[in-house]
Amino acid sequence: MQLTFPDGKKKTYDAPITPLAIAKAISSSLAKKTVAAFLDDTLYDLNRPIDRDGAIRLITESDDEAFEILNHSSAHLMAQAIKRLYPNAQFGVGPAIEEGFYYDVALDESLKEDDLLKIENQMRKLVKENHEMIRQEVSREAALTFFKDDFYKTTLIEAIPEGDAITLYRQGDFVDLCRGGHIGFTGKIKHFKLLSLAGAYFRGDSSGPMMQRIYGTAWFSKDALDAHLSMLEERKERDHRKLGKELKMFMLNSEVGQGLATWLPNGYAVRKVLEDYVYDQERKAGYLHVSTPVLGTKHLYETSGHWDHYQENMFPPMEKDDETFVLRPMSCPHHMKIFQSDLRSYRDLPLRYAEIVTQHRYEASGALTGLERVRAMTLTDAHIFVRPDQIKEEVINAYELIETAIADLGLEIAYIEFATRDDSKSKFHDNDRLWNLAETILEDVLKDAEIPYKKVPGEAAFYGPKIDFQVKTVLGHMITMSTIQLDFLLPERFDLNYINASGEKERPVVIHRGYISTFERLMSILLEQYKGAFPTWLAPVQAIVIPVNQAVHGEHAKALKQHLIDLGYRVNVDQRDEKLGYKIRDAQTQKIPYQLVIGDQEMAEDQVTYRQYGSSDQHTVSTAEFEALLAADVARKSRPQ
RNA sequence: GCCGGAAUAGCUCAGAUGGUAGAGCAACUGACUUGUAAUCAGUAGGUCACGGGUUCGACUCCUGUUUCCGGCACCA
Repeated sequence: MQLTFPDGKKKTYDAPITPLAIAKAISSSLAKKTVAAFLDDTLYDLNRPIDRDGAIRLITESDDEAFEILNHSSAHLMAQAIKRLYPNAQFGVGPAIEEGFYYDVALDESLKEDDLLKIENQMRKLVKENHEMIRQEVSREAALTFFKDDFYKTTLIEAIPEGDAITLYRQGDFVDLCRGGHIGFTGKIKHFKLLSLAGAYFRGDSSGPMMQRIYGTAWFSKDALDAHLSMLEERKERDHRKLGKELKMFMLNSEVGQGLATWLPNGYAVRKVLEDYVYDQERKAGYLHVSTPVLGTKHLYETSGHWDHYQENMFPPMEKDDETFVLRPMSCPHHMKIFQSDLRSYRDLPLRYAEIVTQHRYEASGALTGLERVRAMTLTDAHIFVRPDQIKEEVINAYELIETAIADLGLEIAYIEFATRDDSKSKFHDNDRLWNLAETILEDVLKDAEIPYKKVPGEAAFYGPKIDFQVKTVLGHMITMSTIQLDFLLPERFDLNYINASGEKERPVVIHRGYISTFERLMSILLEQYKGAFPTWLAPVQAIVIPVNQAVHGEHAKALKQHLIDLGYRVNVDQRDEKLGYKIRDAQTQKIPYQLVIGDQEMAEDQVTYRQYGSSDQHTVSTAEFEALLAADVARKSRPQ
C-alpha cells in the first residue's frame, strides 16, 4: 500500500496501518502531536486503520482542524462521564463549536452548576483510564436496534440520508452514534473545562422537548486553556451593559419597561454624533429626509401586508374613536404614502426618502439583551423608489454608502448574506415571476460588484430578497449591520406608479435600505469595540480641562472650556477642589480622550498641557496648536491615524 | 416564549446553621491649596426586587410575580 505525503514523497506501508502508527514511524514527537489524518478528502481517526492507497495528510495540534477534533472528542468524553454518573441519561447532539463543544442531555433531574465539577472529575478519571475510541460502521437496522430505547438517537438515525454510512464510536462501556473524526484515545484529552448549563430544544424545534445543554472547551495545552478562560473574563469587561452603566451611557429600567432603553446624556451625545453623521451622509447622497408618525392605522399595515405577516412582532392594536391604530414596527408603509402623495414622473426617479425614526417591535422576552435587542429602537430608515433600469445603480450606491459608514465607524464587513426564499411558500409573497426577477437582479449586482457573498435560502423578507452586511463584533458575535432589500410587492399593494416616457403608468421598484443598524444596537457594538474609550469624534466628552489649583487656575480653565465648546467640541472642566492626580485619575476612568492641564505656565503663555486617554505622556502646546490637533482627530473619525 | 441561575446602599460586593444589615468607592460637610491614576477626618445613605405563607421572630425557609444573566427558539 502506498501513501503520498503533502510534500510529494511516497511511502510504502503494510496495510492496514493507523495514522498514529504512521506518525510514530516518522518520530515519536510527531506521534504525540498528531490528532488525526486526512486520506484524500476523508477524515481518519488517529486509530482508524488505513487500507488503501491515497494522499495522506497528518493533522497535528497546530492545524485548524485539530481543535475541532479535540473538542468533538471532548464532547464524547463528557457524554461518557455523564452516562457513568447518570445511567438513565440520553443524548441529543454533541458537536464541536467555534470555541469548544457542547452536548445535549436528556435527564430526569435538572443539573446544577456544582454538577459540572462532578462531571469534570469523572471526565478526568476517564482520561486516566485512556479508553480507545473505536469506530465501527453499522447498518441502519443495526443502529436502530442498538438505540431502540433511545428516542433521541433513533430520531437522529432516521434523519441520516439513505445511503450515507452510519458509524458508532465505542470508548470503554460507552457507545455513541457519530460520524467522527476523533482523537483515538481519551487519554489525549487533557486540558478542558465545563463552562455552562443551558436549555436547548432537541433539533432546534421549539415545539419539541427541551434538553439540557452543557458547554465546555478543550485545548492542547494548559496555557492555551488558561488563555481562553482569561479571554472569556476579558469579554465580560467589554460587555456593553457593564460599560454602559460605568460610563453612564444608558439605562434599562423595569418600571420604564422591559426592552425600552433610556439614553442618558453621555449616551445621547454619542448617538447625536451618529445621527448627524447619517443625516449628512444621506443628504450628500441625494436622500430626502422626511418625518412620519410613530402610530399608524391598522388599515395601513393591512395594505402593506405587515398585519398578516408580521403581527406577532407588533404590539397589540389600540382602538379609539372607531379607528384601530398600531405602533409602527417599520417605516415602509409611511414612505409608500409619501410617494403616493404626488404624481410622479420617470424623471423624478430615483426618489430616496430617509427618516430617523423610532419603531416598536414586540421581541420575545428571552431575546432581549441590553441595547443589542430592544423593543423600541431608533434608526435611519430609507426607501428608494426606482425604475427597473435604475435598480442596479441604486443598489450599488447604497452599497457604497454603507461601506463608507462601516469604515468610518472603525468596523469591518465580515461577509455579505444574500437571502433568498426557499420552498416554504407560506412565508413569502406568492409571485414566482417577481421573486425570480428580484433574485436575479440582486445576484447580478453582487457578482458585477465583485462582492463576496453567501447565499442563505429561506432567509428573505416576505416581500423580496435582500443582502445583509454582516459585521463581526470584537466579542465574536456576527451582527447584521446594514441591509439592502428589493421589493416588488409593496409598490403593487399600494398601487404606486409613475408616468413613463410614453405617458403610461408604470410600477416603481422599492429598495429598502437599513444603514447602520439601530442606534441602540450600534451603540452596543461600538461600546464593546472601543471598550468604552470612544474615538474623539464620538466621545461624549472629548476633552476635560483640569486646573492644577482650582483657586488660582479655575477661572482660566472655565474660560478655556467655554472657548472649546463655542468651537463645537464637547468639553468639561473639573472644578473640584482636589489634587491634580485625583482629577487625572478620574478623567482616565471616564475614558475622556484629552485631559488638558492648566497651571501657571499654561495660563501665562496661552498653552495647554494635554495627555491622551491611556497614555501618560504629556505635551505642552499652544492653545491654537491643540485646537488644530483636535480638529484633525475628529475629522478622521474612527479610521486609523 | 422555553430550560437553568440571580436580585442586599448610587456603584462593586460581604452577610454559616432564621434573632430586622456591613465594607470600599461615589455623595455631602470640614480641614488641606494641590503639576499628571485615589490627601485626611466626619456625616448621611437600605420596605435586603415585589406579593403571599411558615415561624414568637424571615435578607435567610416555602410559594407566586417582576426584572436581569447564560443558553435555546425567535430576529423584515
